[in-house]
Amino acid sequence: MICLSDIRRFLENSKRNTKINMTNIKVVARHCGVAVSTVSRVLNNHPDVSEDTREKVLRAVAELHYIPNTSARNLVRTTSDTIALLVKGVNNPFFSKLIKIIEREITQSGYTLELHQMDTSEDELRVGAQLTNERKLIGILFLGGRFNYSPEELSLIKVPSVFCTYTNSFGTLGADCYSSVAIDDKNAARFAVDTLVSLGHRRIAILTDNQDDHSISELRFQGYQDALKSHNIPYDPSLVACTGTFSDMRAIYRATSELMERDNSFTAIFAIADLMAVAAIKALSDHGRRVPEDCSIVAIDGLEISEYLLPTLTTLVQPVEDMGLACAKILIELIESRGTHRQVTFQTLLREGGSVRRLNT
Amino acid sequence: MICLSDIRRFLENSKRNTKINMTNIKVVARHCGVAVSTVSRVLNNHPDVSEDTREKVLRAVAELHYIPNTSARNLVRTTSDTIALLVKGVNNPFFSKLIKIIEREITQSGYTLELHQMDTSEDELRVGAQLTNERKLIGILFLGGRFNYSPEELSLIKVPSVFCTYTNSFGTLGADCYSSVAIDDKNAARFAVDTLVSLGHRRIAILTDNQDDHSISELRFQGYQDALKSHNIPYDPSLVACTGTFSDMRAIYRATSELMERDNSFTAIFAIADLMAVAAIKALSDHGRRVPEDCSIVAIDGLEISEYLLPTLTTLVQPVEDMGLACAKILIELIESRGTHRQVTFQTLLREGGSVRRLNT
DNA sequence: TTGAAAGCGCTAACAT
DNA sequence: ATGTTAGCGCTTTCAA
Repeated sequence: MICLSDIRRFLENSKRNTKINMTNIKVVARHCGVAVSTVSRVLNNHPDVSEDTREKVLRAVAELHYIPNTSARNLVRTTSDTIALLVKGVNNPFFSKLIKIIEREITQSGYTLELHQMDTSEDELRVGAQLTNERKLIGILFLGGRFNYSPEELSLIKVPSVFCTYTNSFGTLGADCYSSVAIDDKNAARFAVDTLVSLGHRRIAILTDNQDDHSISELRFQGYQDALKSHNIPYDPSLVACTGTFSDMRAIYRATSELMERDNSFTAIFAIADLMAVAAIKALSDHGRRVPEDCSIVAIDGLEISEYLLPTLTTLVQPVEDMGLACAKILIELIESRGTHRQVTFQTLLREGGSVRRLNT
Repeated sequence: MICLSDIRRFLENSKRNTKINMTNIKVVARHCGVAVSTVSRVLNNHPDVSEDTREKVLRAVAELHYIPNTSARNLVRTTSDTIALLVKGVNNPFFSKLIKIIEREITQSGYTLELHQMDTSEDELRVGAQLTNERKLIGILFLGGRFNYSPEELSLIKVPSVFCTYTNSFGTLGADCYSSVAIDDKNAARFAVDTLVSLGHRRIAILTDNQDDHSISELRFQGYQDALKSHNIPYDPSLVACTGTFSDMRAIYRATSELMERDNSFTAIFAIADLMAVAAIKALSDHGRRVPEDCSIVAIDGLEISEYLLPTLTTLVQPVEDMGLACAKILIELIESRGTHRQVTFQTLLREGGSVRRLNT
């Protein structure tokens, strides 16, 4: 018997169907005279479908240009094989190689990696939590996050995770409740400055983003200060050039120029990042100081391009390959319950370039 | 009356609830004694909610750390205010500034921009179609795609779209059915070579990715050949160095070295991308040829870093700012039905650096 | 091997 | 101002 509500529903449906002209699983099913569940089975490679039906369905899928709706899929699924790589900051040149390595490792281990870029203004933990809900993630790799999580904040994340390229130096997490893979920023900075001191330099300037960002800059700045102290070199604030950025070459150039105008007595610069060194070398050159003849410069990063500059950059190389492998390995072990939380610190390796020389005495 | 199916459902629900411990909108609603629709209204800033209820709900949301499930949201919504920026290739340094500009423009116009990275192996049109389904997109900006779409392929995309930084030079799309924003690659290459010729160079090598990729390399290679022809300079295949890559500095270095070993008679190089020029300069230097004294070099791109190299790179600058603005503007006009399809071509601007000099005769 | 139907979490009618 | 309820498109029991 046809009743009023049937009619209403029919009208509503037809209205909807004209409004949103979407090929969904129902359309595909109807098109080849099978049930939606059968179509679903085919699309998900379930074994218990006859060859005939499978072919029929696949043909319909192709003909109708059917594309499954991932939202609907994720909604009904309780799990997935998806690991998210949550990248904060589009413009970090150090990340691109790391991403490639991580992607390779995760894929080879049989998982699916999803790359998600996020704005610097967003909070990675919130985004991570949301994405976990939404995409039924089984793990998260955070790339480039804050150094100061609290346990409550981290408790938002309900799946295994690893902090890549950063530590919890300014946070309050217990060592047994998070994993991280990074270099020892303070030590690396100390080593960079040591290298300059061992070449006879004592007036060593630092080119940094910020002195107290509770992040990478602050750690490397501390290393700079520590190194000076250990060599009984007085710390001189006038040799500190703050750029306020890691990527804006113009601002870095300007900061270096201001440094020279303020106090041109330095014989060496420690730049906390490769790209900073590039802008600094140009600024020095424009002010008539050649590198390395009139000023030595050491940086941290080890970008590929740094080997192709003139002069090549002397820099502390982050072992990207190893770091990427470690990130993937630790996360997968956590996911498969074969490992525990750990914080891995990698050593940087001095790559000697042409940007330093022994100071004539 | 309680019947058997009620009991079964209850058991099922409780089983599920213990298995998946998710705070969803229902939990929030129960927690503060309102209906789910009220919670939804609060979360979506609907006006018809009393201040009291709103506060109560927001408090519950905070207490329970409730995070809405975007999949469910997108599934039920019929529209959104979301534009996707679909980026192909993580490692294109030219993109990062463009992305920033586009993001700013789209946001300022009141839309939401979602950045999606995709692998080079994926097909951008397919991903775009899927994303449109899934996230109810109202527009797509394709960044770095193929140059050879066919009308059938493009018909997958049901929302307004703009091709950013590429054209349809090798495809079959009618001019009135797609929009693009790019430079004229062939012309730019021609201009680069013209510049070298006007400085007296006639043995001009080209450093390119590929001669016939039906993409950017091929267009720029054609421009190189056209320029030679117009100056009656015979084309010499031994002066073509193919790198097979835009980003692997090592491979570019090697290609340049091989070029020198094969035929060292060139007095200038046209590099189709800034980063290629960087590796080439290093290779030249390592083989005892200085730039610009022993070899001039011109590139295309105008990356920020190119202004900070020694020597600074002479390069044809792509007007990123204008291009970003144009991409956003065209798409928004299409979305708001205030515009039609158009293909915008920008002129590159010669930024004179220190990498070229007049050839002594 | 296949179909019918429940329901994932949410929004948007519609009802009150 | 708030509650009730019907699906969004899909997967997954369960039944046939």
